[in-house]
Amino acid sequence: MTRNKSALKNTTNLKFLAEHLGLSQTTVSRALNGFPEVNYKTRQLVQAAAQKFNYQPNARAKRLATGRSMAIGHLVSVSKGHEIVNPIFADFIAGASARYIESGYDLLLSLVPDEKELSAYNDLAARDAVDGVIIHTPKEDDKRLKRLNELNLPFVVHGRSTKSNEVYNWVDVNNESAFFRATEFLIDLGHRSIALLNGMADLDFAIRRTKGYERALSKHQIDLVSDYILYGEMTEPYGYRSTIALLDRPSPPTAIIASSILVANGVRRGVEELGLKMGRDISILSHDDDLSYFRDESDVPVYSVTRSSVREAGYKSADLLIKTIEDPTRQCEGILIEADLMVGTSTKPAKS
Amino acid sequence: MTRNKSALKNTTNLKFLAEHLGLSQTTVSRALNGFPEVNYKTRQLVQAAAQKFNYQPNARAKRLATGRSMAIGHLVSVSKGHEIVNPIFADFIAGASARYIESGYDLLLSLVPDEKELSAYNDLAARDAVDGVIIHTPKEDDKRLKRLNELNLPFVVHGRSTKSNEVYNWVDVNNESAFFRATEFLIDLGHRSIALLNGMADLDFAIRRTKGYERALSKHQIDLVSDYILYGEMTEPYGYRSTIALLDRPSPPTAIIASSILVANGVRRGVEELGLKMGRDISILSHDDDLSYFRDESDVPVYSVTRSSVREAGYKSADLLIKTIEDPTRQCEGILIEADLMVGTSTKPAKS
DNA sequence: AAGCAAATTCAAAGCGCTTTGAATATTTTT
DNA sequence: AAAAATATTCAAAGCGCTTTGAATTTGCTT
Repeated sequence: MTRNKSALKNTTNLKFLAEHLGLSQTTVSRALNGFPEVNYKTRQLVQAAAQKFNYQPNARAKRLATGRSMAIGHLVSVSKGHEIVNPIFADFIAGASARYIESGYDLLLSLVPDEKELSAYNDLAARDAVDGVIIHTPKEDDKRLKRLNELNLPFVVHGRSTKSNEVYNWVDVNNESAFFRATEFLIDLGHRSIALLNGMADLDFAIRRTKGYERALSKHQIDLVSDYILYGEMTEPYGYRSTIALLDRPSPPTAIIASSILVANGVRRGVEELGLKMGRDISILSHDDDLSYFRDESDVPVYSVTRSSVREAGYKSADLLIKTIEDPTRQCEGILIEADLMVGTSTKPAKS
Repeated sequence: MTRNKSALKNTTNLKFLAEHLGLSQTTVSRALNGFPEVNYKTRQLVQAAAQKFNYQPNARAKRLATGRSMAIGHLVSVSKGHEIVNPIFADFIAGASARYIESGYDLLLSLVPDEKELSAYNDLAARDAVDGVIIHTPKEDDKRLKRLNELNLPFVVHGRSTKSNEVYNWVDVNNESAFFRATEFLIDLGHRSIALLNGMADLDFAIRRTKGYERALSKHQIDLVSDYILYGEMTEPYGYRSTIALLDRPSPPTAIIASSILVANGVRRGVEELGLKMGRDISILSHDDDLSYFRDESDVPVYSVTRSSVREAGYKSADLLIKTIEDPTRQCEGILIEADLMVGTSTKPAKS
């Protein structure tokens, strides 16, 4: 029976190694996998030979034999005509990947069209291609959670799904508290007209951020001006456009809170284009995911921010998922990360 | 013999389906895989049953049986204390992923520490975990190419490795031509002092960009001022810092070419912080990878750019790799993508 | 030195598919 | 209607591991 070429590619397999050593495959396998019943000397010999031949168990065979895929899926849904890959995602992935490597998991990345998202999880489960998945950017009532629980596929949500009735693992920044503190900080500086450039309105984190913002206003008896809250894809142009529009109003805000450092960049562009100076003429505060590519390296930070490393969230999410996979009896857990409030030069007291 | 739980997770397997239909596993398998010798009616029945039970062949078993991993590896090396995930990478991946999905490949992503990079490829090959890999951001003489050829692992380079002697597949933007045109465009506008904010000096694309820049100067008999060429990680702060430094010189440049739109953002910040106006006081031209998160949506584009979609490069790279994997006798190929030169408001004639 | 327990090692089965080579059913030809 | 040709189906082997349950070896007791 001839097999195809790629099957023959690597001839340093267990059988070869066992024959070379005059041992059974069982013993060689156990020696390499750290089973205690293997004689010390035997193990030494086996390990030496494995090293010499650069033997690594064939991943495909190992996966079939163990019934584990040793892979974690990350599905990113891309809307039609709107295919956007969040740069925040890149940092999250970096954190998660670091954790996967520690435990020998592979990271499977897949971009699926919006409308196929749910069925993509079905397929993943039916093919049995991953041991678990991470859910990105959940909605307030995210249907993926229910589906995954039905499929009995372990998962961790990066964020939360407040209105979902499912039981699930999650890792989230305390968005409500962060935006409450941010807003109160601006209020304490004397600002009374504060705009919020939020993310997309159906996302759970955006709703929590609004809640924190509103709670701070309410605490200080400031009337909520509903059209000071804007929702949109968190891009630089969104920050720019919104700022131009906001400052063109009869009573423009004296402070703007941006939901991401990318948006803040756009805000600054708008502010400067109008001949204003950030800090002096208008205060800007942003949430900062501590993205590697936008890290503020200056001695005195430019932006005042609520900061929380999205990379760290990635690492923790991966860690929680691996624990769940390796102990299926484990209770679900939620990990809440507090953001730091860091003051830069972009916020100043309101002019009186 | 009891197997572990996850092995039992999905009971809708080939055996079940075959028994349910009263057919052999062989026939069911062939029916689903489109073999011609299956009776039309039989195939109909099999397909209907497969649909009904949401049967998908177990990926692990299929991979072992076929000797194919149906996965493509993307290794990203992260330097110590400098762990940076390029946002350009996110868009490239999006393009590649789209192509993988068409052919049923999975995308395996792995972030490895710099010093383990070469051995990571060895491991991947020894474990036989992927059918091919994509090489990102190659150096001028990249040692990975030789290694992969030795390992006989199909690969495609995103970019080129000019000084390498290896034969390899690649997909690259014509960086030299793009930066030649960009530079000449500025020269035609009357600029004589043009700075270049390039990427890291050891990267192949950076070297090609310098070459294009120098060729344009030389063609127009403009003396090369070597310290007008800067190299660095293409971040926003890099653009900012460099701009501040450049404009602080006794004879500052009248135009700046940025290697990425992120850098250009930093340049603009620097320019504006110094009270200057982009376009009027200093011209800025950038290379633009057409990143989804930084797309310029305005009617009149802000930046003058050399534009080339990195997402498209991802798609083409994936396509070339799949072709190579599926036809091992295929000759190596290079795909050169020309960038467009698009004029925005950031470039104006030099003041005379 | 026989007898027993503990330490090692092993042959074989199984993971869920694909593929081979043979067997059976159907159709066509004489 | 039998023989030959074709179409269809099948049982079993194999992919390269892990794991089971048994066999063998070694070490201790008495």
